[in-house]
Amino acid sequence: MTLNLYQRIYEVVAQIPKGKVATYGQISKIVECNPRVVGYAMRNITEKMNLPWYRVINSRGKISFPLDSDAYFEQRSLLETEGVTFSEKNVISLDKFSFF
DNA sequence: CGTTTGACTGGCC
DNA sequence: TGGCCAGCCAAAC
Repeated sequence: MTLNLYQRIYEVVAQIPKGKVATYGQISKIVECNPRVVGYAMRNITEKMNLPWYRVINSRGKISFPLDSDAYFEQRSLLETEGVTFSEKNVISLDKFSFF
């Protein structure tokens, strides 16, 4: 069967191991699409799909949600639980934690 | 159909 | 170091 763009993006997300992260840009290169579309696909993820959406961050090593939002807190908590650390400026070291 | 909208990026200032 | 900008393109309107 033919895999559509979103399905291919989700397959890549599913490959990110625990304790590692990937950027929207890295994923977009693998599936050959615009980075914005990766973000668009993320927004479409439901709880039932059981995907590690929180392991996806932006190219600056930061979470793409406002610092004071519930979504930010949730994503950050999930990552820290897996051992991903944040700097005092709320940045994740891509050298240490990037999967790709 | 034409327009608007992003969980983005790289580059410039 | 940090913020702004244009380009990007599938989806939603």
